[in-house]
Amino acid sequence: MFDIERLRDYSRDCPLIDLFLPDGLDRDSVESLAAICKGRASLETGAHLFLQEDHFNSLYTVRQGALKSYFLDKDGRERVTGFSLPGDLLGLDAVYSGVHRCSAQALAASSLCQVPFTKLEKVADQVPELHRQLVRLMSREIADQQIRAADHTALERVAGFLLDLTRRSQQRGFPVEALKLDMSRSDIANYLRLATETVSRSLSDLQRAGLIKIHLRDIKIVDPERLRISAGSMTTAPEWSADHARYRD
Amino acid sequence: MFDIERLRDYSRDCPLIDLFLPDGLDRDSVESLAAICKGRASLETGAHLFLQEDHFNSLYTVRQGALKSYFLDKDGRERVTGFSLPGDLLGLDAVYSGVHRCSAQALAASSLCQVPFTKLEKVADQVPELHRQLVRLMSREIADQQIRAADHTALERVAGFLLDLTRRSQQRGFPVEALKLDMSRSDIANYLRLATETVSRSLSDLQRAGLIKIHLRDIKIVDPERLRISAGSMTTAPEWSADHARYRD
DNA sequence: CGATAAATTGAGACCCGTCAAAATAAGTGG
DNA sequence: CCACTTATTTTGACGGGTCTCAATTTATCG
Repeated sequence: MFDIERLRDYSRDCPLIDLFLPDGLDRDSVESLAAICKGRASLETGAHLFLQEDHFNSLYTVRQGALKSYFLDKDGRERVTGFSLPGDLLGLDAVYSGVHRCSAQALAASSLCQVPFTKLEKVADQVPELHRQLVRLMSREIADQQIRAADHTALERVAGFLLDLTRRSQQRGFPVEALKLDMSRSDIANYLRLATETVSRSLSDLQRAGLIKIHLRDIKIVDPERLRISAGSMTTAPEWSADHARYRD
Repeated sequence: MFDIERLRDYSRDCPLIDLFLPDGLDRDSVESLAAICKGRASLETGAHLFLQEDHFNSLYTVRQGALKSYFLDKDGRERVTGFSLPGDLLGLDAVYSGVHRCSAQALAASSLCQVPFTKLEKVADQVPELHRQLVRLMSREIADQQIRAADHTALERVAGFLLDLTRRSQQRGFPVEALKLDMSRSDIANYLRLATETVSRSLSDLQRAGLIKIHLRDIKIVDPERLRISAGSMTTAPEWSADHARYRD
């Protein structure tokens, strides 16, 4: 472990460092990891980072902005699979096939850090702890998806969505009071497997009940506790410290 | 690479070998992998392999039988997250937290191969290709979940479920004509986010339409093509050969 | 200011869940 | 092997949550 200030610089530069940090990489490991994160990508609103069926080369971490991931199913319908905010990692679902299973589109002017996957693998081959952390990240994504996939009412889903965004927002150190939605109602609806109108109605209901305040895409969480109750079991598990991820046989 | 017959023996002994095979491990790697797969677990119908909140020690591969995975949400309702058939790997969702996020229960007399995770990591540290394959397996699970999570009608879901079971069945070399369901209608319904009655009705509809023949838990696929049409986009992506999983920068 | 897009609100229809009951299978004990 | 019980599956009737269609309102942008 080395100069914590230097580390912060790296984190700011490429959030990937953050994702792999908890496990205490040594100076050389962080350096070699930072060395392959030199690629940058800037996207205007509406621009695509990659398209479904594209050859998979790199993972990306979001530095600024927001993106949506979606795929077109056999019937040509759009299916939003997720939203990526600063600090998030994109592209893990493409690793196994070498082909992107979904498209990634910027919802706002965004800046990303490109992580060539073959280079990441090469570094990880020499820094096993890095490989292990990658496995942990993916494990978490699998577990989270299982919770999200469960069956919930429209109100629970919308409330849960707001709470999820809030949690991710404050996890990155953003103020919590004001939540800024970068995505349209239509995208939210598609993501939550609801109709656009249902999302709008649910939001209105939450506002009428005094739990939130809506002004277009600016949302203020007025009563987090009652919002949590509205979300029911539609809330992601609490944050686990990396210290807990230790195993015995 | 070494004696193919020897390899088959290993595969029979522990399906984990199969899962990591496509990438051409050398003799020593296969040996060391096989060495940590000595643990065996036998479960009678209804017995649990592990429980939600249990400390996570090992992954498991199914040798024989069938299991269901489920968790209890905050409201105490059961949520079936998946079914594990011979060849499947269990427990990946627990890696990140070190705690099992779900319980695994045998639906039939089952035999499993235990894979202590710390040992697997140690071997993987020295055989990077193994770590890479683990990442690929998880990537595939993430991508599959995204497809499954999408919004579909009851009929599409049930038809898709039957096709998924059929595909996994024949992938393991079982005869395809007769499909044997190890799980109850209630479990299927929970897994598909439907009511038990809706699953039953959908199956009846499929039978009336002449696509399948039902006798309790024995199901015969009469018209696979029309069944595929009924499933709509509720079908998993085609099998990808490992040869495609090669990257450039 | 006018045009386009996004968001909200309303009315009606439909799919599916809930409640209820019957049919069938699987045990259980005599 | 047969009554009895219990669990599972199937089928029916009904109601409710959500979708679809449609209109209105509000914001964005030239």
